[in-house]
Amino acid sequence: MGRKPCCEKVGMKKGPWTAEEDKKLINFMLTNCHCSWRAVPKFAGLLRCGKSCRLRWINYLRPDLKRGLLSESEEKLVIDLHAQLGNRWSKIASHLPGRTDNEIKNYWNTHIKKKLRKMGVDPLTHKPIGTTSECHDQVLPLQQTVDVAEGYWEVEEEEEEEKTMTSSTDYVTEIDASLQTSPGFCIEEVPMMQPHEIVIPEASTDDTSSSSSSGRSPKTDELRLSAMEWPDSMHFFPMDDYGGWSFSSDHMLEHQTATTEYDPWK
DNA sequence: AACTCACACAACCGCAGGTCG
DNA sequence: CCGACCTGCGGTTGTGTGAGT
Repeated sequence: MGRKPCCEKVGMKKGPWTAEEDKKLINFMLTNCHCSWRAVPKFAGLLRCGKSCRLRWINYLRPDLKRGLLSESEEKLVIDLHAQLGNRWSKIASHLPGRTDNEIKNYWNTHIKKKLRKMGVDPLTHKPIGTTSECHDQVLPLQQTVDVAEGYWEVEEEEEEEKTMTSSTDYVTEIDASLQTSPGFCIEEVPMMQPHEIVIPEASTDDTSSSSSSGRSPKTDELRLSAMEWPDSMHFFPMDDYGGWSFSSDHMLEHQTATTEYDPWK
């Protein structure tokens, strides 16, 4: 077919976004959020391809994003959904408001995979690792899978967490019926680990504590848009299936003068 | 102090699917 | 129906940082 590339590669900037570029993109999105992504860099004065702009906006600059590590409830929901949906990160992300597919994908690859392996669960199949085939065929309904995971996590759900889990458990209930024939994993064959052997990363629900012990770029941290930094009064509406958004730029402009943490507003 | 390694996350790439003329 | 165009998705790579030696 010889499809044209999404953009002219020549002269296009690649690599990490600068504060200046973020600023330009944000300013443009505030006032012109309905044109095609291909046109965005052109009109925003960016030497980036539309794809790159879209990714930057959706994964990082969008004002409704949650930042920081996933909470335990979110983490469990991701595991549940992954067991059902596989690597359909966008579908999984659609069940976690404020989280992006890229973020969940990264989190899965860096945190959850390890955790599941340590639990003796194959992150791909959600079945026990290195077990006999006999038990592989014994699968658990999703809710039981969740129970097993919770056992390992030793999670005593807080009341508040329960609230956030409501959608999760509702979803579990909702799809449970469809799981009668779906694979899960065999509880008996999960290698027995002691609870104290499970290492749980600090999963703070406090968005402001997004910096973890892991290495993070200070440059990006200073640019990080915490959801809390956006005024509650800001109206932010998804407009279509293609990531078009509408929100009040009046509020944004007020906010622009209010916040000092985010350089692009300066 | 300098170097290497591992990790976490941001960003890129290529393809698939949808839409429209 | 076909082809061009655009967006979305998932896999992969690149980059920066902290830990370890």
